[in-house]
Amino acid sequence: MESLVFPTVSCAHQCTACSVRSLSLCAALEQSEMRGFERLAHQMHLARKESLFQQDELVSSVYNLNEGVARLYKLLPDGRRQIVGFALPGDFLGLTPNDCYSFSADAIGAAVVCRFSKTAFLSFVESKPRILRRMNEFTARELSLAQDQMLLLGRRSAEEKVAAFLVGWRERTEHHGMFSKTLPLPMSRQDIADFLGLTIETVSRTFTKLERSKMIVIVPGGIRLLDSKRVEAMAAA
Amino acid sequence: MESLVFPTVSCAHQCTACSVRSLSLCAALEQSEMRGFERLAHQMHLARKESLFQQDELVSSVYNLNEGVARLYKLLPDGRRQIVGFALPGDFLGLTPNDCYSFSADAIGAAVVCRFSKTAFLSFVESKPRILRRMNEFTARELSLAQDQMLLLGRRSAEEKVAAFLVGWRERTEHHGMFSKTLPLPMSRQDIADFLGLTIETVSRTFTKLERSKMIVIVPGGIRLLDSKRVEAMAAA
DNA sequence: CGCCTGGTTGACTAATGTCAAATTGGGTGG
DNA sequence: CCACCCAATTTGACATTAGTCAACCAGGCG
Repeated sequence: MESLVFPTVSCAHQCTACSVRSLSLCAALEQSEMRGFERLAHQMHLARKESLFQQDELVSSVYNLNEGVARLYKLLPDGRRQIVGFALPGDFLGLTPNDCYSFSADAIGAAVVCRFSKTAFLSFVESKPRILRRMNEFTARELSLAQDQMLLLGRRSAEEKVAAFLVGWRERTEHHGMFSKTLPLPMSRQDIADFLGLTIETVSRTFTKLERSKMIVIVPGGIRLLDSKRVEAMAAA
Repeated sequence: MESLVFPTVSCAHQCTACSVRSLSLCAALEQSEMRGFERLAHQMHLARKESLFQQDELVSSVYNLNEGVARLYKLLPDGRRQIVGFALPGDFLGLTPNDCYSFSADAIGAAVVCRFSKTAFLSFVESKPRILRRMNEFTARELSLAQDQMLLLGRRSAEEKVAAFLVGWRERTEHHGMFSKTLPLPMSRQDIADFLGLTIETVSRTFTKLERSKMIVIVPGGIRLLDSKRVEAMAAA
């Protein structure tokens, strides 16, 4: 558990001061549009493991992740879980083609989001081509990641999956400056397993194997990449 | 092989007469926009197995599929293949967030597409919110399908994969009126295997098993669903 | 008529999952 | 500050699923 639990508050927010604006949808906002948009945004603090929304719930809100990491996942009726992605600051969540969320989302650690009413958001962007194009870019990038993941899930071995995960996660976190010499892994082994279509035991064994072959060192809360070249090679393109 | 091989021709096309307009991106076109759009479109006929574009090629064109079924796939350097989707008439192909196609596409049987120069297409839609919104819907639907497929690839057994594939394919083909009592399967067993992350042998065995348990009948070019209820149950939601 | 491709079947193997126990490490309360 | 406790992780022994390799079969086309 965490010592600090943020209460879920809802308050106005200054877009001009936003640290992830350049990474977000909002980067497509004109100066003149900013004020109107700002009025729609409600900042919320989430505690570790707190849920943003759940699969099959009616979509009422959409979210921009400002801080923290979120886990996006689907559940089968019998409880099997597939994580479809990890969201990082700047990612936009909750827009679906349907009326219901098609996956659940919750905060891995403490997180901060901007919440928007779906209808208010949609009518705001409705006639703004700049934002619509940026939304397209975002969705297309998500789609591309999803297709990479399909290749991983369908055709890679356990070792390749883990190696590819480490490489991909490093790439994403690098863009966020949250990577020095040790790669932080805020998600649990179970999360990694559910992302890679493996069991927790296989993930654990594979980590140990990579460590024994001197490619990584396992440290609390993450790993150190000793030989990224070899890890990349193991990821099999 | 096929007796008739359509040469790859390029010619103007009448959107007003287009049979898949209502299913396509183009349904978002205003009357007034139609003429301009029409001038950008070049209709092409593709033969069985003919390629539309290939992974890592520079994106020059984007396509609207008018007739036929296309196979969209990624390859690993060692030849392992993952089919990321089957495209049906009305689907829009080739828009990526990058400069290169992120997967290859080719026609499974004979097919007809409208080809657009990427740059011409982008500048045409650039400032047309109706079309941009429809593009968003299309990409979001693709993404949702991809996420369903991630759940399938990562967490379902071989039987569940095949059952889910049959149910999903039936749903999609029903919308296109190409489904009577027998469900057509224009793709090969290898294609199905590469879509489901299985081997061709496992797919074949699973089909036989479903047939022996009286859920389906295997017929040339497709299957008959005898007991869709049971197949749906086997798909595990 | 027979070849060739795609599909099916069988016997065996390897990879990954399952179940259970041991270990680690961080957080909490004494 | 230290010791304990709990959850997360690791490890081991064994089971199961799906993959591999190889042979066989069937239908369509020349």
